[in-house]
Amino acid sequence: MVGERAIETDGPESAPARAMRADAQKNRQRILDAAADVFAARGVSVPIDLVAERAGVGVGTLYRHFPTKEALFEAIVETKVDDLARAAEAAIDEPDPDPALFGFIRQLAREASSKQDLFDALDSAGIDVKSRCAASMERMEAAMAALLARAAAAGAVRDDIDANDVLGLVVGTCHGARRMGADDAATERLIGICCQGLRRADPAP
Amino acid sequence: MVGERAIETDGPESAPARAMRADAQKNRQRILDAAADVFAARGVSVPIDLVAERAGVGVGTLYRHFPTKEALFEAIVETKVDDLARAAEAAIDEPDPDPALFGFIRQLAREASSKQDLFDALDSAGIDVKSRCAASMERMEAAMAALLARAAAAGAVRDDIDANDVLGLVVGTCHGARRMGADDAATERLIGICCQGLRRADPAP
DNA sequence: CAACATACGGAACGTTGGTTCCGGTTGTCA
DNA sequence: TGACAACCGGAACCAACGTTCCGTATGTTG
Repeated sequence: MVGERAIETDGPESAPARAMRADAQKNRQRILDAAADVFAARGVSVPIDLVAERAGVGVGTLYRHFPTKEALFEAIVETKVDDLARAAEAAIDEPDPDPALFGFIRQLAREASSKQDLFDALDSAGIDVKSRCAASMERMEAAMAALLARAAAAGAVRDDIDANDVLGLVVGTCHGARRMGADDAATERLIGICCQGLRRADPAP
Repeated sequence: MVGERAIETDGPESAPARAMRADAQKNRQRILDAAADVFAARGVSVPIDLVAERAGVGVGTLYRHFPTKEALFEAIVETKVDDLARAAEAAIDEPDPDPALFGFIRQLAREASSKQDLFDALDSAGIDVKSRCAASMERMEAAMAALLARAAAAGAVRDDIDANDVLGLVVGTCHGARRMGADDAATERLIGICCQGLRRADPAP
């Protein structure tokens, strides 16, 4: 009997002795926001001083919150992927399997496109998003798998594909579109092509 | 009369006054090969010393051939894209429009996959492949456009797509597949989905 | 084979950028 | 409100990396 389950990975009862001071919390959030912006706009190789400046804090403050630049990456990634996972789970509640799946795919594409600069910047630097936040990532995959299974059962999509396929296809396509200088409309067109490819070759009976 | 033309900013007749010394030529090639390998394996941010070491030359030698790290990128990109352009042009000679297009798409995908690490590494660093070697890139786009036009005329593919769409789709999908840790088989499956998406929704009459 | 230009290697330089340190500031709690 | 701990800012430190420089080696030409 453990009494209190060891919540977090680092150390049992790692509940901080005390809550962060109010200004510290505010600064932490400011840094995260600023970092997301700056990394997206100028790549992850920007001097960290710029992030601090943008956040309106000194570098010292930044390092108090995130012991290293990498830790900052990690924190950002975690947030974003978690958002996506939540969205995927929400889609499962939709009654009709077909629009549930394809609606979410389009939403995922939009989201991925708008955050593309950030994701690109991150994995540019060798930050492996997938392994960095395995937990959120798995939630998203599970949700996507559920959406797929329902849609396949209803005869809406091929049954020889898995969640990973779809994720790779959508994310990759957004990346490719951007790389070719496509605008939002063109990107949406490409996603449409992907969706058509995902549907059953011969319509359900 | 200038007698000897002022070297060349690479204007017309850029034939160098003299051929490179034999060992210099060999070294130049070695550097290119080593750079492609190293950049692919460890990203473009590797110290340039590593490239030199791998090539078996000193940094000084490297800088003699490529005045800057960026110039080295450029040289590599140019080579690779040129290869692809040549392949695309070759595909035009195939008699049957359908296999000509889809065969090339698959070839492009294979090629893109095997060189993926390199391309990723390059555009990670903000090296815009497309603008860097506009010439080769345009040749490839033109060839792809030709393939598409023929295929569309034969009713094999949708007619609301252009060469850029296809390039973005294929390149992006390869990227996405790799990102999701897909193996070659999975990648090919994704490309298959793309191809299906590119075909006419309702088969030709 | 001699003489010269070309090419080579790698130590040294300057800059850039991540990280640390510490004197001053500010929230928080009694 | 006073005292203490947590927090802040930014100058300074240090390692990494691109680039330059120059003495030495080697292909080439006559």
